[in-house]
Amino acid sequence: MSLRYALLGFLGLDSMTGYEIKKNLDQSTQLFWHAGLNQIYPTLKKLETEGLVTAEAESQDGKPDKRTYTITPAGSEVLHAWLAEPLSFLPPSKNAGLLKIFFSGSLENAAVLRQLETQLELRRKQLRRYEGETRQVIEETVAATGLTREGTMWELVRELGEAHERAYVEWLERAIEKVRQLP
Amino acid sequence: MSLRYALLGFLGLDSMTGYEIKKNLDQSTQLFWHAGLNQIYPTLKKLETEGLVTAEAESQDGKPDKRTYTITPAGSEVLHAWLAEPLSFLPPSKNAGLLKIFFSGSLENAAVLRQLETQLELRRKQLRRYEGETRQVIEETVAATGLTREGTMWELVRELGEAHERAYVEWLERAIEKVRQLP
DNA sequence: TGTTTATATATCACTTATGATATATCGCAA
DNA sequence: TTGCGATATATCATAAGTGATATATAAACA
Repeated sequence: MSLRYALLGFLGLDSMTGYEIKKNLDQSTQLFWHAGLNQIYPTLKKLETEGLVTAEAESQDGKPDKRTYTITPAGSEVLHAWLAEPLSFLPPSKNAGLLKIFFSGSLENAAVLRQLETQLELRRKQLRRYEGETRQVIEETVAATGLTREGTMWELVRELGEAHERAYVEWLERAIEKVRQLP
Repeated sequence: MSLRYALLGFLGLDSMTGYEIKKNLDQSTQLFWHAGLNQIYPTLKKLETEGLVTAEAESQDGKPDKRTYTITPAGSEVLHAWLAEPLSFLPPSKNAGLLKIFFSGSLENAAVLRQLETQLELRRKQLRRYEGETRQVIEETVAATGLTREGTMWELVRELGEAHERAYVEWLERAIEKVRQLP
């Protein structure tokens, strides 16, 4: 149940609505955490009943009330305790793309190559995104908010994303070569 | 809902029980797919009612019946259709370790370093596992079963795992250096 | 002798996550 | 002028996943 910490993490940077958290989530952490609005709104309410965040409703004409959430001192404490707690084990992850490749032994070469080439294209696109858009968003956010220390961490994580995508791309290129030479 | 395909994938290699699938899962795909027995057993039953696998119960003294599952032609077809279908988008993944680092801007250096060093240790252990144990298991399985084409795919996926862990290790080492120099 | 681990399946409660749909307005483009 | 995307929140049903517990035996271990 780390979504609560992701939400607290964003609210630790600035007060905002669930809708804005979702936008930030999509723009920055989508590589390592994601959630839909239907999960974010109820979780925020839960955090509110636990006293970790407070909400200020601002009624708008026509539109539903805008609920701006703010982290409380108790929320900050919970967040920091979680952040400081060292990871005790590597949480297992899921990757349907690798699952497909792993079991592709019984497919004919052409089908495997189609699969590998599609994944290569997707990975190249993602690599370019990390090198460009993601990098820019971080730079601009740091410039706009002055959060340089936070920016260092964001940039670190971005660099890993880039390194991983690069590893994917190089690996897929080699894999395609290898499969081409298969009988 | 890819667990069904993971199960079909294993049954495509050989008939086996849910318990044996779990062992194989833990030994090979745990990096990119995992599941508990409480998820595997009901899913196998579901696949059975759909006619994608058949079960042969073998009563044992004392122990519960051993249900050995076998993939059907219909099951093979479903599996191959899924394997051949190119990934249409990169499925989002979750990584609590990166989430912690991403939001660590408000922590003091010492706490961040503890976090990074713990994760570095875990990643080094995993890297050694890919280089040693995982590699061996693949070699031995290929030698025992003669599944050389499948073995090529398993080895490919293992190589990516190794490359990714190596990227993690190098990145964490650099990250520790960078955080040490932070004011 | 008692405890843990392995074999083998199963159920139950609960949490987490996804997809669909609803409401309501504004601006923009086809 | 019709429809789509953005803003903003919410509910509902279902699916997927986790943790705990139960049964039953044998072997390994301390």
